[in-house]
Amino acid sequence: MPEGHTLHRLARDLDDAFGRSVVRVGSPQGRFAEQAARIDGRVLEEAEAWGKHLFLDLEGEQVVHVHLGLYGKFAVHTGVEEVLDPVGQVRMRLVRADGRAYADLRGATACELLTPEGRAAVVARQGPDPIRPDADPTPAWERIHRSRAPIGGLLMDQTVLAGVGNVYRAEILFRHRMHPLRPGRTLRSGQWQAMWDDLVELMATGVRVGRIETVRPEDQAAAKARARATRASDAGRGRRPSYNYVYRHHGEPCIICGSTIRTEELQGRNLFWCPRCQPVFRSRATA
DNA sequence: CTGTTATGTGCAG
DNA sequence: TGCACCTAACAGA
Repeated sequence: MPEGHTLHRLARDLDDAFGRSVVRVGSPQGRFAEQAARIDGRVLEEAEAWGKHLFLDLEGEQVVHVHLGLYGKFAVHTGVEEVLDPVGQVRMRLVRADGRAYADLRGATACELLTPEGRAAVVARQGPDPIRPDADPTPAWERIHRSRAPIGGLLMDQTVLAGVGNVYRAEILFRHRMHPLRPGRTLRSGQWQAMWDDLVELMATGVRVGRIETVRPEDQAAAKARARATRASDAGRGRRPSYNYVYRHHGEPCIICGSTIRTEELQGRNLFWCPRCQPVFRSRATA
């Protein structure tokens, strides 16, 4: 589930398991074998996340850059008795020198060796990351404030804001009663500030609990009721109940107003919104 | 078994 | 805008 919270949690887990230790690096699948050989046996100094990017800083100015893409997985195994044989296509495997921890990377969009300069270049392309304590939302507001593009697109643009993916986008827009196609320049600064503050809190929760949770406490009962009803009437459709407001709930009733949740494609990604809770924006000039 | 879908990105045209 | 990337989970046959 790779939105920003996944990468920050991974960085933490990898840092706990391998940080400041000698790591053996391999590529059972072979695609990363040459690079792995160059860093095998070095000390992993630190693991760090920036938006959806993960960096493993090794001694000797070597950086492993990982981006999970849509379906990449990085499975971290700690406190193990033995290191099991790799299953499936393992692009990169890390094994702690004492054999008590290992981690397997599969299906990543990016797994490459960078210099510190290359790492800095990737970071320079990222907008502020709501999960990072040093994040400054001002440059994101500057971009949004001056843009005719829909807020739904801007929230997913990693050069505007780093770490937000399709789930957080859909949910944050619902929580702020905002239509996804509303032009960025029509937002008031207070609305943006409220959304940013909310993202900081929601994404921190995501890192803590390891999944995206966006439903307010007072709406939990309604969310569970909808999940039960949907499962009953929709048996066989295979949708597992999830406690989101709108993400992947198209065709189901909104738990706040009962309207049917809608979906539509924007730039190749699915938008989800409630037509009543998130009305189309009308500027004063046209109202 | 097959087909579909996915929390993402970058490049070709 | 469309597709390639390349993995896993799931529904249905």
